[in-house]
Parts: sequence; C-alpha cells; structure tokens
Amino acid sequence: MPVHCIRMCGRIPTRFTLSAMNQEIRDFIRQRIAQDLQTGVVSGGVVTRFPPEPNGYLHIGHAKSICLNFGVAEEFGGVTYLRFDDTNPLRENEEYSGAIARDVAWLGFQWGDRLTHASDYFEQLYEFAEELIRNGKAYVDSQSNEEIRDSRGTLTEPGRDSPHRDRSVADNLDLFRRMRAGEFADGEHVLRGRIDMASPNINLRDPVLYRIRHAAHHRTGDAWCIYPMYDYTHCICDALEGVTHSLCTLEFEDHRPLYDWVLDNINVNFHPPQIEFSRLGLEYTVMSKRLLNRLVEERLVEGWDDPRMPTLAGLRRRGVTPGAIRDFIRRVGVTKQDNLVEMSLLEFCIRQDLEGSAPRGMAVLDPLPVTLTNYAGDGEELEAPWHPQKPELGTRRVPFGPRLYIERDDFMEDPPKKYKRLSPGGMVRLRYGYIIRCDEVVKNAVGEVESLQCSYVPESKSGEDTSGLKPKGVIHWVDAERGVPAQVRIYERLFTVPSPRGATLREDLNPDSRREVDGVLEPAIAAADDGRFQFERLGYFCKDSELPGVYNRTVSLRDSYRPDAAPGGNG
RNA sequence: UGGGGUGUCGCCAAGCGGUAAGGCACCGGGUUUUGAUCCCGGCAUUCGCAGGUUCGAAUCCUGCCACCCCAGCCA
Repeated sequence: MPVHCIRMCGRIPTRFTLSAMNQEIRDFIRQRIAQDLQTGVVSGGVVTRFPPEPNGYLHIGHAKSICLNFGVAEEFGGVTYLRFDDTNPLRENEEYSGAIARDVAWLGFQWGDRLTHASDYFEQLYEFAEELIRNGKAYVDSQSNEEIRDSRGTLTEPGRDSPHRDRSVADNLDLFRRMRAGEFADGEHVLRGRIDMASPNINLRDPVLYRIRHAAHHRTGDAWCIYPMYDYTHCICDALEGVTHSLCTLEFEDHRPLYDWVLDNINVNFHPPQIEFSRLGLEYTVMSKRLLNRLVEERLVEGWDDPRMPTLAGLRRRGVTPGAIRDFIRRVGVTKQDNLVEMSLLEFCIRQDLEGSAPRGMAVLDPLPVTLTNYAGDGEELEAPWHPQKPELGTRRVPFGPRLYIERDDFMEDPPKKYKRLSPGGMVRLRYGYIIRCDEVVKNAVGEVESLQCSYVPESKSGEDTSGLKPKGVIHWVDAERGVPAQVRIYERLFTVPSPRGATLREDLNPDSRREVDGVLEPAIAAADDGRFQFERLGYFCKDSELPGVYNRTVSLRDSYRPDAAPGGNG
C-alpha cells in the first residue's frame, strides 16, 4: 500500500487561527524567494520538497524544515513534495516512512499526490550516470575502500589520483554495466565523479557516485545491486521534480559545489539553487538521529514515542499540539546562525495554545486527607465551568462531601509570610466550593502530617457566598469518595546539561526525568474521552494514548510564587 | 594548519549607510474564586575586538579574535 494511503491517526488540523501567525515572516529565505518571483528568475510557482531518509522518526528539528518547506509553498502559492530519500537500503524501511508521513500530516501539512521516493528515479539516475561516463566525467574505480580513503588526502594535503582515473570510456561503461548486472561483490568497484583530487573542498575530490550493495531495497526489492549516493541523487531528484528552491541545513553548504557540478554535467533543463539554513538546537535534549536512536536502542527511554523524546511522536503522546509546534518554529525563525533555543519558549507556545482550548478540571496528585467535621450534606454536587473565560464550553458537576483530598503542599504548619494556602487556624477557599478552616492537624507516630480536621463555612458556597469572608488563597481539591484514582506521569527535562554529547549520553541523563504519582481526579475528567485538560493550578495534562488510566503532564502552569526565606505568620 | 560558514540583550531574532524592531526569559504594578490567564510598565548609548572611510557605520573597507561544519562506498 502506498505510504500516502495509510490511515492517519489522530485529528489533522486544517487551519491555524493564531492571529500572530498571520504576521508576515521575512527570513532570508523568504526574502530570496520573493525576490526570485519578482524578478522572474522563478516563474510558474514555487516548488519545494521535504526529503527525509526513512531511517528514523521525525523530531522537532525536522519540524523546522517541514514548516519552512511547506510554509513557503503555502505562502507563495506553490507546492511541496514529500520525498523519501531512500538510497541506502541497509538503513531504511517502511515502518519509518509510514511514521514520517503520519507525523507530517499530523503537523498539518498536505502533499497531495506529490509523494515520491529517490528510488522512483533509480533508472533515470542510472542513465545520467552513463551520460557522465560517456562525457569523461565519471570513472569506475577499483580501489578498496581503504585505498580510496588513504588517497583522498587530508584537510591540509591534496589527494592522489586513483590509478584507474584514466580508464577509457568504453572500459568504464563496460564495468559500470557489469556492476549493475551484479557481476561484482560489494566493494569491488565504485563509480566516481572525475573532478579534482586536489580540491580544497574534500567533497570535490572525485566523490563516490555509486556503490555496489547486494541488499534488498524496501521498495525496489532486488531490482538493483548498485545504489546512488546522496550527493549524486539529491540534486537530480530536485531537478526532475522542478524544485525551485532546495532548502537544506548548514552542514551541506560544502556540498553545494558538488550539487551544482552534477547538474552542470548532465543534460537536465532545470538547476535548483541550494540554500542552507541552520538546524534547530533545543536545550536539554538531543536532536541527532544517531543519539535519538541510541536512547531507544539502549532502552534509556521507552521508545520513539516516549513523552520525554523530542520526536514528533513523543511530543504528540505528551499532549503537545501541532499548533504549538508550528508557532514555536515560527517564533524561532530561520537564519544561518547556530542556535540553542531555551525550552521555556517551547513551553510558552504549548501553554498559550492550550490556555484557550483546554477544559479545566481538578486533580490532586499528592493527596492529603481532609475531614470536614461540621459537614452533614450527602451527595452534594457543585457546578463549575469547564473554562473560566469561556462559558460557551459549559459546566460540569463536581461532587462534594465531608471527606476530601487536597494537595499536600497546599498545607504548611509553619508557612512563610507570603504563603496563601492552608495552615493551622487559617482559612482557604476550596475552588468552586466552600471556605474551610483548619482546626486540627493529625500526625502519625513519626510526626508527619497525616490528615487535617477542618470545618467549613456553610454560607460561603461559591456563587452564593454571604459569609463576608475573603481568604487570600484558593486551592483545588477532590472528593475522597467519588474521586477517581489515576496514575499521573510528570516529566522533566531528559538531560541535566544543555547540550548533551554522545560521549557522555548516559551520565548526562536526568535520573528524575519521569515521576509517577498516584493521584485522584474529579469524576468528570475521568469520564471524558477527549484527551487534553488543564488540571487547575497544576498544568496541562492528557490521557496517554497507549496506557488506560494514565495521564501525562504536557507542561506545568507558569508559577510566579517565590517563597520568602523567613517563615512566620500565615496567609 | 586547507576549505566553507557564523558572530546584534540571558535565549531566539529584526536591521540591508541616517542614528538599535519584536518574542521568550526576567523584574516591578493592576485585575483575578487557578500564586494561571489578562492588562500596564521596565529591561542593549550599543551591535565579537581594533583600526579606517563618511557629516553620519550594527550596516562599507582592513586586520585580528571566537565558535560551528567538512577527510562515509551515511544522509
């Protein structure tokens, strides 16, 4: 089944309404494109492409490239290809290409029928290679891998010509055809571009264009035993697809002369410009496929979609919205500068998106039992809006009774001055409920607070309060009888250092990147089947897509509370 | 040490010879039955450094310095 026909899971957003997104973006790439359109260098519409190798999962760094390529096409009225760069059969498979297509769609981009593969062009690529040979621009080298490496020279010394560099066209053609026919073993020969072994740019020192690989390709099967290299393939695919702007990351800057050389030496009528931009750097995580792969392989995380991973699958499972990611990428911008973006910016984008859309509810993650000694009601239910600023979202019923749970850190025996929550003799409002006063602290044998005996103020019911009391604090709570237990997972940064390195990957891991707590949810949340909520005063959470009864914290709420040093008095 | 890039506020990032946008973060203050949201205000006499050109330079020139990428039959 073609990859683009697989069923997309989850909702696919169609349009983003963030008004900020309508602001005109003018990075150097968009400026260049606008100029090309204006001067007529490019006519007939912009064509871009997102060209992942299907050898791993997409991460938020890829989102930058996706948003750039698809975004540019959207803005300038063009089209974008999703092209799988599948020239190395040893590393690529359908699981990855399926996951990649799903993630791009999830981000909200459409490629229509423009889903292609480098392997779709294998035959044409081969023909162009023969053309290069016929024109004396490529030759079959029969040196070993080691010999080729040794004769390439170094950063400061030029390379040496291969003894096979001057083979005749006829011999080269014959050898290359026999390579294709499968007459040779892996590594016996390669096809090389004949450029300049003394070039200061190492990529131009007779680069390998084709290698022999007796391996089944996930799409072409056993049809081929020679496979083209990236540098040879990419530019030709771009040209064949009429890509008007080939956007890639900075490390390919040195490859641009080779990109141009290939297209200058074959008969194609299109020559896209390659334009490079810097990759996204994000604090306290890793963004290379190699390291991400290690995290998965070495079981340092639970998989590609572990909510701590910067993969799109991980972010999705964590509860991050596509809109938040797109907004983040927009705010980060596109330049050629190396960058390491703070996690706080991503968190801001997530909170901002969820703030307006996520229904509110109450959950207690570290329960402290409270008994209301003077409460005699039975089966009382309070009414609370799903969103304080959005009455149109309706209300839910919140059960209330004589036995409640409050958050353990919403009580302090000896609180600092600015503390606004509960303390002995103090009063606090239970959100959407009544005002209570702490009358007695019950402790266990070792002196730890075990529960609280409180009294409630009957005439202080939310919405019809005639008590005249105005406690400074409002805390969340859950009815102990009717609350629903749930496992809640709290995530922190995956690493303890801003830029983890491969060499110290394990040591740099944050041992507390995931915490599991047994919490209690108000029943309306537990009953809802949709995933994203704000647990009031705690953060944004979502139902885990794989594990029933498990909730993931997407991001905490902003918290400007700064306890002062000296204790004393109570709020 | 050869080649290719990049250096503007803690982090991103505008700026394209006419006298330093914006966002995040941070710090005040206001509203608030989420210490949330929201709202107001503050936050680079200075653009890696040193010279030079100019009435005028972050923007042009020269020389330094720092950081990133490249020696896969990976992409």
